[in-house]
Amino acid sequence: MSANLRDVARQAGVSVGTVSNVLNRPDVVSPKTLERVQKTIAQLGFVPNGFARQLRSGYSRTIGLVVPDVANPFFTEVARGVEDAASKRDYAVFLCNSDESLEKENKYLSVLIQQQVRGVLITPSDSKSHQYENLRERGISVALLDTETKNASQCSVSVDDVRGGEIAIEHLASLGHREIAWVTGPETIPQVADRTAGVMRAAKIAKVEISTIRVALMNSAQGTDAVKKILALKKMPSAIFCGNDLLAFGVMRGLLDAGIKIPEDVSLLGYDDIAFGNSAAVPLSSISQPAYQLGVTAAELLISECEENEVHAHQQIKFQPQLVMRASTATKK
Amino acid sequence: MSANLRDVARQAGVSVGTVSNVLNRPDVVSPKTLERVQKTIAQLGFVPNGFARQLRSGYSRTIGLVVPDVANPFFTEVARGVEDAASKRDYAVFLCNSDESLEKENKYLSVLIQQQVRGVLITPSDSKSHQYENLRERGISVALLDTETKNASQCSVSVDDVRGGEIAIEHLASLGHREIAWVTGPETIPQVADRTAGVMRAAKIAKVEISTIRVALMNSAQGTDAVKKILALKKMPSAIFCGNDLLAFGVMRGLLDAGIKIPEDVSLLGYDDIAFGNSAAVPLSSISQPAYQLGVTAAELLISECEENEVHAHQQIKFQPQLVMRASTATKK
DNA sequence: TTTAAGAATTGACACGATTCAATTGCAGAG
DNA sequence: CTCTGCAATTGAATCGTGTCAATTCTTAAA
Repeated sequence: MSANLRDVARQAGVSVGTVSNVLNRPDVVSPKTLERVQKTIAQLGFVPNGFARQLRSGYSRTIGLVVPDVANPFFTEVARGVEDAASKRDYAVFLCNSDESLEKENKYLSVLIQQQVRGVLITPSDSKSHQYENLRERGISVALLDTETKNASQCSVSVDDVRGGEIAIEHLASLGHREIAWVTGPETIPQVADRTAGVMRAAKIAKVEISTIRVALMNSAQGTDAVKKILALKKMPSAIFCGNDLLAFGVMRGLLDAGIKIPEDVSLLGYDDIAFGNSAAVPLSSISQPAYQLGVTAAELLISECEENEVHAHQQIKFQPQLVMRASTATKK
Repeated sequence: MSANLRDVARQAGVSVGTVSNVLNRPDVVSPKTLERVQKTIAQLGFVPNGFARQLRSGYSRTIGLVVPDVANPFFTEVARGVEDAASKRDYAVFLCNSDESLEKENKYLSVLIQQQVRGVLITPSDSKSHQYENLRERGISVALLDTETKNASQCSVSVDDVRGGEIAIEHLASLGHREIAWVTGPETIPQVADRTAGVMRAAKIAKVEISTIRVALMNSAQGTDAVKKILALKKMPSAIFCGNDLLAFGVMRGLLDAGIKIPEDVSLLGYDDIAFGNSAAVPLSSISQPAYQLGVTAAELLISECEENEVHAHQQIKFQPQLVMRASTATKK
């Protein structure tokens, strides 16, 4: 098998402590010894055993990233940001998909504990108080991703989803729409709950009537299904706002298939502003979130928390969403 | 700090050996003791330290996944497959984006070695002989992902890109197209080279003339740029085949902006069949690859290689691409 | 030549789980 | 009551590295 520290020490005629010093604190070793040991290391092709090293030091250079689903382009972008930022600081990233299941989330957290990650970046799958005490007790830093926390004892990086909901309704209202369908997922998802709050608040002010269409999963297929429910409403809305772009794509498809024109017959607004919005059948207006930036910021925050553990001041960073107007929203006829 | 094996043993009133047995060979422990120890484990929230375990056993339960870019929906799907399959066998996955740079690829491989991964799944960023001897020497299994190998000493899971290129041209030729533009990235990318080979072979048989338009990066923006080059050709092709769907989306946008109708004026065919093809301005015909399945298969193969190292028979699995016809390709007028 | 201070080196112990030879406990046979 | 055999449990040794108090070596000053 491969050589270990002891082998190198024996071969070079020094003690294991000296070899260890050669590796970790070369300045305390005499030049002559240093050279001899380094030569021996090269000769034996010695590579320090990472397990032993990490066991001893207690720290790894890894973080865990737990998102509902990387296949969602929004989270793909976030993941890219996390990965780039982590890599820049020589951290490796474990990727975990929770599929919005608490059970899976917990399973992954336990795996991450086993792997002794230094920190965890997580988009929680439900709105309960996200204490993650079991992680903290083990000295694993936790930062919330795309989720706000009221709790000042942890970092979070989020986008103002309430504001996002408001912007959307303000935009549609300013185009003259007074009946709007709000197509979205379960309120247990924090982002959904916030966007709904924003929608309702802005609707009240703008005197807009909201019909909520609830779907179980926020993907394209369920968007197409939702169209049936929209068409079954007693009064057809003149605008539709979707909880994310995937849903909006599905809705768009359903509407076009039903012969309904966008934006002439109905305006359609998405959320996330994923890259394909541009290329859609009708270029999709959307609420844009700085996904990549979110990932980068979160990773940097988490790693800085890991490395300066005692003197770390928790931060709650909140980005602002932005309206991106394309062709799918227009003035009400 | 967090509890260790000794703490559990003390609390449960048994020896460390017994606790270890509870975890690893529950069958040799008496039911009564088993239950008591498990209760204690739950109570203390004990999670075994992966480093210590790995130091002793010599193996980790982690693999590395190196892809050009997860933000490419094809690789996102692959990554999901890898992650699901790995998780099912209790492996954790390191995510690495090489951005098609050899330098980054090597940097990540070195990080993965440091992390002592058990195996690596990689989509190489150039077509050189992919030996990865430095990994093998360290006992790290390597399997190629979305790349074929002639080398029988490693596993690979790929899609028949030559055939994919053929299918594309055969399809377009059968629709009556005789002048086709082939818009693609650098030939140093193995997949590109293979698809080009298939394109050329099929073109020769079908007596089709191919104009190759080369772009540096296979993304949407460069697709739009490529349209200028297409329009500058001495003879306008009646069909355009793109190296991937992202490129095709860009080309579609460029064509539509130029007032060119799809598929009336020109047929457009993509590659990868990403989920958004459906929702595009003109639903995009494409060559479909079983991305998720590719990821699942590769992960299973790699893990089985890791675990039965001596008796492992290397396999080269090749999936077949498939034509998915939507609205963007039609008979030549 | 002696001495003191600083530099260099040593080696036992710790990290936490696994392993396995040795020990204990227990039931049934004689 | 003793003995045998099996099941259950024990705990010391081990994996390879980092740490640090203790020791040895070196050098320059007296």
